[in-house]
Amino acid sequence: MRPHGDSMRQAIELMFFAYRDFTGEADAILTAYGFGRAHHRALYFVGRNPGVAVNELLAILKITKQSLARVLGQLIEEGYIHQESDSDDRRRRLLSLTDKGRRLEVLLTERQSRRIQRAFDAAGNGADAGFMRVLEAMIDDRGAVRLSGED
Amino acid sequence: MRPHGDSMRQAIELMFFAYRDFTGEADAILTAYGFGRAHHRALYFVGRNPGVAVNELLAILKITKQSLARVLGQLIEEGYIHQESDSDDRRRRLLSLTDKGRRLEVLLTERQSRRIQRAFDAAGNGADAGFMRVLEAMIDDRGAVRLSGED
DNA sequence: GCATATGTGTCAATATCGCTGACATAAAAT
DNA sequence: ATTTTATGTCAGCGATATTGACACATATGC
Repeated sequence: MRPHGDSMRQAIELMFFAYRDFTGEADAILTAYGFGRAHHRALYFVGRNPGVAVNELLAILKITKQSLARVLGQLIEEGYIHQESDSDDRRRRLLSLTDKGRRLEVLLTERQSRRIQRAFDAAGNGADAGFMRVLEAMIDDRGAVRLSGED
Repeated sequence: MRPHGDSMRQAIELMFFAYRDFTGEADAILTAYGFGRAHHRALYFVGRNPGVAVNELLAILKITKQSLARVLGQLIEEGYIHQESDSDDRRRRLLSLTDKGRRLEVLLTERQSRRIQRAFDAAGNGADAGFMRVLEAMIDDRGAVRLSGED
């Protein structure tokens, strides 16, 4: 009889299974393109923050530049991401999606959006707001990463 | 002006950041033990389903037996998981946690439980129920995997 | 101008975790 | 007796991450 710990374990398991299925559809598409989840993340955050510098992307993703360099290099070479020098600071490489990159990004994001929307609909009134608030509260140092869409 | 797609993108990002931080603490502990996230999952589900067979664990985790064999072998050899033959079907190896395994499992689960509990508290009334319902609805073929705690 | 700091790229080695394919063994089911 | 099932194991591969070291261009501070 540990209803408290039990509901925590339920939540832990839901996080595991939900995240796996949340990423599963996109993962399958990516495989067909010869990409992995890391490419998706780069694609997503470049799309979300056009003109983002490599440094900023590193801060968002919290991976090493060597790890990012691999996927970014592939995405640039295959024409999904475009880079240009910052005119103010020519060391900085500003990243943005090409049309090709945008199309793939939309394809992937659509699947995930639809899954979330379906879950919101199925979960009933107000569940979406609770979902967002709990996830928000679960994140470390909120406010550390500022995305273009927020403020 | 795409409030709809924007809130979906917000949700996508929350899933990414929240899951990363949700697993982060446990990952750090595991590193100190020379283990990874895969060991955690095995440890967790064996703890949750004492006497589970390898086959059943594979069905829950949805990985190949070769992948599971690696982590399971380490956990058994280092005394975190105990195995014994099923007396009814002696091909089956029933898995359970040793005391040592239980201690590590509790250590890891405690961190995650606390993080979730904190998030529930911070998110306010009813948010926890909405959170659970949305995650539940996000999972593929609910009911496919029966855990001991459910019914 | 010179020294230092910053942004980026790259080479090399390593670890984790997933995969496929192939094969072996034991025991249960028919 | 044959087939199916549960498990284990060997070998190799690919994606993603890591640390450490170094190179280069450019910006900034003195």
